[in-house]
Amino acid sequence: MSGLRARQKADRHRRIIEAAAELFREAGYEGAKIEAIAAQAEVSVGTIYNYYENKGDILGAIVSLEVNEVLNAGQGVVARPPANVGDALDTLIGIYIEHSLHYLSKEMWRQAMAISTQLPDSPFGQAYTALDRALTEQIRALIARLQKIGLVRQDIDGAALGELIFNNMNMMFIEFVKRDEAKIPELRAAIRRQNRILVAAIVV
Amino acid sequence: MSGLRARQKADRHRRIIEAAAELFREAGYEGAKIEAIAAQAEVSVGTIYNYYENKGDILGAIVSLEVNEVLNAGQGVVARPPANVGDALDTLIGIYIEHSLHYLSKEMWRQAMAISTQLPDSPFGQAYTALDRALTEQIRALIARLQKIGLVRQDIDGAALGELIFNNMNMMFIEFVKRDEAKIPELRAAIRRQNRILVAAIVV
DNA sequence: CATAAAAACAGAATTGACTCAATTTTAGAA
DNA sequence: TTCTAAAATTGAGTCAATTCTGTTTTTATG
Repeated sequence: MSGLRARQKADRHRRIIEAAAELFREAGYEGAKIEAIAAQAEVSVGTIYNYYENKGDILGAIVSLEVNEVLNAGQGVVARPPANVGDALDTLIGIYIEHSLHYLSKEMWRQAMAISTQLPDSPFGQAYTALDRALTEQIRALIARLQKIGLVRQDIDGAALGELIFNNMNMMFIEFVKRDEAKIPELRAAIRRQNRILVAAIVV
Repeated sequence: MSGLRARQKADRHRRIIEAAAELFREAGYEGAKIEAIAAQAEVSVGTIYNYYENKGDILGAIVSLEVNEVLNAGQGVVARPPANVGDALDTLIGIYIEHSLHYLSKEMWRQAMAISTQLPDSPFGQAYTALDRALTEQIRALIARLQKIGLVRQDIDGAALGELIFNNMNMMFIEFVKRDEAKIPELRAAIRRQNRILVAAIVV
């Protein structure tokens, strides 16, 4: 019977994540010391490293929660997209962007992105890449849906288009989190302006 | 007479950069300890920090050399672009990509990119953003040139298009350096495929 | 229920980036 | 040449992430 041990394990995982999330929010990523997280979670430093490979992985677990929520919210748009290509893209991208700062501060995003490129083979690095792929996939699914409805030309290379849109959005988001004074509406407007070129190329 | 002091300063800068470049190449960024760089450059640890704010800035100086060289090489293409929109873009992007691993290993790129998002306000963070902007600007200049020649439609939003192309390329490059087994020809082919959609939308 | 192997834990020790107070070097005025 | 203030250098010390090693807890078996 794998009762107690598994339960304690899950419990410790949860306590560590909750403690870290709180301290990251309060003190920032760098400001949240591992010792403090350990104390708050009522485990030892060694135990944290038994659960996570490094500090970045703890942040990674939090980021994954966030992105999965966003992916979930995006499903609705893919299922029933606005009847206009530009609006459909804008709505989906809007969901991504508007959710993005719900749990994670810009500083946390910066750290998460940095770690994912710095250590692409760490657990979090791989998870982050998978999340990016899932987002790209969702955009591609939206395009396929629009093609089926007949709003987008059939001869468009959906895969390449999805990547193009995601890559541009993602890069814009990276620049957005790098500047504390950057605002969401401006980010969305800039992306809309860029996508306008694409939309013109793909509408029936 | 600002002789001796200025000369020694320049000399120490050079020695630090050379030592760091060598050790980064040999041992990787993390593997190159500041003490080792200091020893190799025949200065003390403190002196290094008198010249650079942090370890990342040393890498940053090396990256800047590289990117400026690339920008220079790109000038030629902008001045005399191939007489075909797709080829023109491919040639410019080809220059960027083919040069990219000349001085810098993928691991060094990963570190540089990570630092630039992690510390966007550090000297290197700002320099990196400026370099990105310069590359975007060069792509935009190419488009303007192609518009002038009459290969690209006049009513295209050149600024937005330049950003779109750069952002996509840059994101693809980030994914490229994250995977050690990724190869340059495949990277170029993937970007060409993505750009094909755009090219179709903008040629006269 | 006793017990040995396996898993998880604790926290002291290590490591390496970065700081800082003391010392040395330089520029240029007298 | 001598002297002094400013600039630069030095390296031992600090701090925090990560590692390591013994100890404790859990599981499963007889």
